[in-house]
Amino acid sequence: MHYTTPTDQQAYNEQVWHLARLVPHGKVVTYGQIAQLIPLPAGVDPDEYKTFGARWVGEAMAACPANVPWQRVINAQGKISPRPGAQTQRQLLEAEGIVFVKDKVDLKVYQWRPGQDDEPRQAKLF
DNA sequence: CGCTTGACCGGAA
DNA sequence: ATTCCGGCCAAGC
Repeated sequence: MHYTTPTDQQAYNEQVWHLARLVPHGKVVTYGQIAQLIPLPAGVDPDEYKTFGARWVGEAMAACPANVPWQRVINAQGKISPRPGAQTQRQLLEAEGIVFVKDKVDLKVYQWRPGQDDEPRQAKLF
């Protein structure tokens, strides 16, 4: 709802949540990665999307429905974005076997790569 | 009516 | 490694 927003925020959020649901247990994705996986929304300037896409994803996650593994979405530094509830998020991830070192995870090990680590081979993301 | 504040990110200091 | 800052909008005080 803040900063610049997608033309059709509802549709955009749906895509964010859809992708989040594809992330396997024990893996994580970054806000920027999700933004990158979503096709450039119509009418949005590519540069603007590149700059603000990740924040749009953050906004979508703030309004995330219950059936989404929201804990698997973290920031580009491999850390959990600070906010009330961050502790819970960390516990959920550790329960999935993810190890934190200095409050961050090793993205080279835990970052999800579409079509590579996910169980059912996803031919298409959408 | 101003001023603050966001589930972000990459580059600069 | 850490902290700061620009990018730039709108709801809530």
